[in-house]
Amino acid sequence: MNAVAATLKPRKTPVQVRSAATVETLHMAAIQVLLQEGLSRCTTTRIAERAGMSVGSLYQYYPNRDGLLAGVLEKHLEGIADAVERACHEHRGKQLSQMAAAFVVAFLAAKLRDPEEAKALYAVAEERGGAALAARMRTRIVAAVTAMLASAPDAQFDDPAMVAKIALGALVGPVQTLLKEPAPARFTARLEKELILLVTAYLQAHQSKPKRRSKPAEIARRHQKSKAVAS
Amino acid sequence: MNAVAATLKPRKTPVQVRSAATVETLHMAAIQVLLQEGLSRCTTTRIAERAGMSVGSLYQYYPNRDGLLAGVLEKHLEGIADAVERACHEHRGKQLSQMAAAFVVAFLAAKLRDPEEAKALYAVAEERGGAALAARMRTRIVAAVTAMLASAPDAQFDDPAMVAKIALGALVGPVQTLLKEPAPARFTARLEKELILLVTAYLQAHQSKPKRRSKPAEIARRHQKSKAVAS
Amino acid sequence: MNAVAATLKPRKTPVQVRSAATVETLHMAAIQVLLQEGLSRCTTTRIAERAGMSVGSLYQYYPNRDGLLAGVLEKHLEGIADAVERACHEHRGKQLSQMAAAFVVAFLAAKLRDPEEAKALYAVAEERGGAALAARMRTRIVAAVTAMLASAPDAQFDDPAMVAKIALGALVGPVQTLLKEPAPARFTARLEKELILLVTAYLQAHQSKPKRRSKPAEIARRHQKSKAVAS
Amino acid sequence: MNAVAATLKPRKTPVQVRSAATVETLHMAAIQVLLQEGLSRCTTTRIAERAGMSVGSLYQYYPNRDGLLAGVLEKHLEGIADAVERACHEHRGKQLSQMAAAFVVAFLAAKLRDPEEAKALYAVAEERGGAALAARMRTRIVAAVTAMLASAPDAQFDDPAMVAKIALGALVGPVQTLLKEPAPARFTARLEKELILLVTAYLQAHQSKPKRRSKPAEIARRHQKSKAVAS
DNA sequence: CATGAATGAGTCTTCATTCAT
DNA sequence: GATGAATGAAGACTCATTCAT
Repeated sequence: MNAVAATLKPRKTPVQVRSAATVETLHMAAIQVLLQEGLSRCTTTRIAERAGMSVGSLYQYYPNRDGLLAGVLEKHLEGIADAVERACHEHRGKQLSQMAAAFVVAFLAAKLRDPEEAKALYAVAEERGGAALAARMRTRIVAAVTAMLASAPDAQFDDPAMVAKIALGALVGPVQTLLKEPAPARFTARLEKELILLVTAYLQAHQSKPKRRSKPAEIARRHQKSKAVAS
Repeated sequence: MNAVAATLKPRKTPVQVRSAATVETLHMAAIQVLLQEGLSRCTTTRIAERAGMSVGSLYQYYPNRDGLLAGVLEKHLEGIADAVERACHEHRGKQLSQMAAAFVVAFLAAKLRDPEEAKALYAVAEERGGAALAARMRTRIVAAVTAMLASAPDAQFDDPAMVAKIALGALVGPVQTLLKEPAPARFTARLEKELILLVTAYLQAHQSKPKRRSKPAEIARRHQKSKAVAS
Repeated sequence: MNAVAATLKPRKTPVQVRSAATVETLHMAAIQVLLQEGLSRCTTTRIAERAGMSVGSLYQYYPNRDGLLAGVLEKHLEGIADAVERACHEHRGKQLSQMAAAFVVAFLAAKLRDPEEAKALYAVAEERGGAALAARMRTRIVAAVTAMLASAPDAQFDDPAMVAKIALGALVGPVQTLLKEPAPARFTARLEKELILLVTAYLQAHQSKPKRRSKPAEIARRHQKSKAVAS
Repeated sequence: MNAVAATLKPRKTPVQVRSAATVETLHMAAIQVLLQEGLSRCTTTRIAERAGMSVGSLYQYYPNRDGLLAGVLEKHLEGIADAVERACHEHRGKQLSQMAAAFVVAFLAAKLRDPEEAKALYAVAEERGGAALAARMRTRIVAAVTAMLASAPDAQFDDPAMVAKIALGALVGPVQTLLKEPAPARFTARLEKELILLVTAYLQAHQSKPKRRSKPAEIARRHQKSKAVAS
């Protein structure tokens, strides 16, 4: 926990119980305002109003606007990281395909538990403090997945951390799209199937490295003639 | 191009040459300010100052701040969509593995052509107008990939659009991570290889649908017992 | 004691003892906050916190913030006025030089008894209510000094009140400087000597009015040619 | 010029001429608000309103409220320091009595040139930045007076800087009293005479140290028995 | 009686946008 | 056409004061 985080942390914890409820109210209010007005119009006044309290009260629980938003984001991200960590822990030593499915299912379930919340927070995650929080969450998940992969009895990864990173990254985009587009109802179930297929295929492609990987790699090499990937 | 977008378009096009150069200058200035100050501190005054002109001049080219930012984002996204469309068009009828590699390579090259620009625009893409622009670009790319996939001689997709969507989504997350994290130098090359592997494996998993897909699907079904994926 | 002052007075006087102790605690707390935070950040909450009580309790003893600050200032000023009055009373009829020394010594001792307190209160004395309080204290001291001077056996003053006013004023500036600057340790002793010399010389210059005063007055007159001292 | 001062410095200087006039307008407005409302109610909005412009304009000339107030104070203090320095420079080598008169007359004339301004700024001088500014001004004046005293042909000072400090301090209090109390009209002229007498007597007491000073010093010593001058 | 959470008016400051020069 | 000073609405945050517990 660095200095920045300390500055954004909740202020007091009056009577604990009431406090928890108030903080929860503020979180919900912030998400609603975020959704309806967008980040730039998500002001402390509007959040307080939506939460049914005065600005002053808001500042009794958070030191500033960023602190509140960071709090909402952090809670959201922690929920996801917790869920994924749990799933990864429970599937250590299992088969690769089971790992893949468990990972995808856990991530999706956690991310889509409250889709409005998830959708609202994308903008927050792009702000200064948000990026750091997101990076931290990513690190936790990658570590958990890495450990799980390393325990696979039916596979051997050269660089499990890299694989874990890619696997996580591969889920982020599709979920983001799902949340942002009108979402055709039960499309979610199909998405999950596809993502399991995606991750499973990727992991299995790494399973028997020598042969299978050679082909795509060769293909890739052939196509790398004319591109200039800047940094 | 809808009504909203029309409002955000550049105002005039007098001496084409000077205008284009000026607009380009403004774009570059906006990206630099975005990077150094963040979206909320990316003000018209600062952009104009950085571009070496007065605010008044800025307003000669864009009707308002959002219009300018939308313009920058749109140009960036169009560049990517153009590149991917071109690659997809060029690989119609090719082998699945070639398609996968071509798609990944084109997307990465376009997105990483100016990493600073790409990094700067994530926040803009989360703003009201940005999301719509991003959705439009996604649609274009998905359409191009879908058409390419449908032309594959060695594969038959039940729902090529869905596959295209997932494939595109799978690239977005890893690239975003690469851009936001310190980026360990030549890590980019490895990323590309992995992403080609990821997409190739995914497409090939769809290639021989009946048999291969059944397995992951079954696994997934088994794991879907107790979750409630809300929408 | 005028109407304004009445409004700012402590509210109750229930259990005299506890009250006095609490008020004293509040005064000390106020001075510390004043010193550490400055007048504008010297809030009731901070004072109460520093005093180890709740804001509510503070308001049991003072009707408002200004009342508390006025109370602190008044006590400080009264202590000084009391000390000077006592010294003046004790030196009625003494020699001019003794009077001068007694006055200076008493003033300095009272003002420097708690330097932090004195330093903290300069800002308070500049606020609306503070100026009136300071004026009242000045009046008391001037009256005391005037009476003392009028009782001098070895001098006759045309306007002892004016002389007293000047004498008091002459001490104020140097003491203020001493309190505000880093204060080079035992510099205080030298300051006292100089101030005694200053006041003594001034009083003695008035002692033999006819002759001695004529000279400086003449000089002054010569220099008053071209200046326009506005009021 | 330290970091603090830099932060409080005026911002831009548009077209110089108009700028100077605007800054002057702001200064006058600030003084009026200070006088009518007091420092704590001297808000940027009120100043701007009084100056007949918008808050935004105010911030085009000063980076913040403190900067504006510091600017007003600094100008005032510099005017005084300039005047005193000039007078001191012109009276190098003159007689002690002439020096005393010149110093007092210059200081008074400068300080009372705009009594409202002077009165308004006492509170400002007590704020964080103000104290430093006042200290700087004091330093300049003390240096000028010290140099003048050192050039006196008819006197020899052990510690001219100390004498200068006391002499300056001795003027400050009486002037402050004059400015704050209703000021009985032409009372000013009498005050000037008295102050010249005060400073002249003090300097002359130092003139022939051995004999004259011994007496007051002895007296002082006798009175120093029971006091505890804390620091 | 003490407490300290709640209130919301009031501050400072920024910024998009306009328009006189 | 270019400029950049002026505007004032809007936002973040603080604080004196009250009053339910």
